[in-house]
Amino acid sequence: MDAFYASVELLRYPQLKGLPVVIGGGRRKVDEAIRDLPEGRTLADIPVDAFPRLKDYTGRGVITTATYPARQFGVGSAMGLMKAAKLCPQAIILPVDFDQYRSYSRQFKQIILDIAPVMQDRGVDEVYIDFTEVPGGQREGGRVLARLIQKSIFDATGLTCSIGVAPNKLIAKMASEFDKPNGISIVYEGDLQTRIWPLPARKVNGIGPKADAKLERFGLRTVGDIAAQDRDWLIANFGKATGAWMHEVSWGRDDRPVVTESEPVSMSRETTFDRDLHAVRDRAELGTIFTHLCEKVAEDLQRKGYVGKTIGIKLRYDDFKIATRDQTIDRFTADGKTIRQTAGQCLKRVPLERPLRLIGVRVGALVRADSPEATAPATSAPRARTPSDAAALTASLF
DNA sequence: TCTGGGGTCCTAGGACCC
DNA sequence: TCTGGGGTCCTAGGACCC
Repeated sequence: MDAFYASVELLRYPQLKGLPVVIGGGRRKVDEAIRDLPEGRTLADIPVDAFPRLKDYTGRGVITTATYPARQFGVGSAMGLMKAAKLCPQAIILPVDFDQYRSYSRQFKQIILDIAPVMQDRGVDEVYIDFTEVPGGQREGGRVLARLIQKSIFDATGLTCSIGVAPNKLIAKMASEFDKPNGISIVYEGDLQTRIWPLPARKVNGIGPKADAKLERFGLRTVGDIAAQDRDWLIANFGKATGAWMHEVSWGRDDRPVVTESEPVSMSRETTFDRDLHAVRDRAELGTIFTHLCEKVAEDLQRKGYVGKTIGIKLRYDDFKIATRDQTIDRFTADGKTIRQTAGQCLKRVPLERPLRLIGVRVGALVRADSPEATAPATSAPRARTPSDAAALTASLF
């Protein structure tokens, strides 16, 4: 989906069309500004001048989506709001409304499923679709079906998407970016050298900032640069699995199927504070937030019908370093109190000297609540494999 | 002016078991 | 006399993705 969150917001506020708009934070200041918008007969009547601007925003957070006009200014997703404010102070900022995006997400996915039933969920705004067995799926290399999907989604929702059609997921994903927004790209096997090899290595799904930097150190910039390397050389320098994988993807090879069903592995909740908090000085506030996160995870598990038995915490310190601790208990649970108690144990094993920026709670090793394992008698408790961290404040702070 | 929230998968070492 | 071999589970960290 093209600029998904922003596009959904423009459905509500069509008067913002063509303007630089960013969706981000969802933090208090933006929420308040939106709440204070003047009354209009409809949302579309609210004057553009009444919307909050990036330059008036001070606080934490990142941009989740920027409209294409905003991108003209160099503003993009994952960018800090303060930095974005420098690049495009006049941009309108709106808070994230996840419920709304999820609702549109369900809609567009259902529309696709009705046309092409072999679909893999890739998050709120992206899917893989297997055209192979869809009637007409091969016409014009898939372009006819791609157009049908685009039109069906647009007619039902007013949202646009970009589609890449290729012999496998790897290439299709890259192709989907060739003609954004509202574009269709067909890439054939024989197009590898002309259309894929010139791309920066970073465009490969799975090559992130770290791998890209390392490739760069070897002077490898493009997918073609990787393809030109010896398989054994790649393995020697990037490891057996990664090296072999890089060799395969650089030659456009990918045999992963489109997976239509999957079970969640973990569920978590985390929050970044408006200001850094200290375990001792801000103990009460932290304790409240911590308990709340545990309750939220418990609600999520119960609502979706899962139980888990590995409970963990995540801390992000003011220096952005992350620490995690987890503990596996002897039975599956979705109970807030149990999660809170076990997470509290984890907290005692982690250093708490530095100010904290974020705290999170996670439940993993999930099974369906109605599965046999979920209700089976408690397994023998795993022995403690959790040596106390010498640096930890062992006092029971929470 | 620092940098969200919710995920998945991989690696690696240690404990433990047969 | 230094000290097998394989497998699973648990934990911590990290890369990456949407």
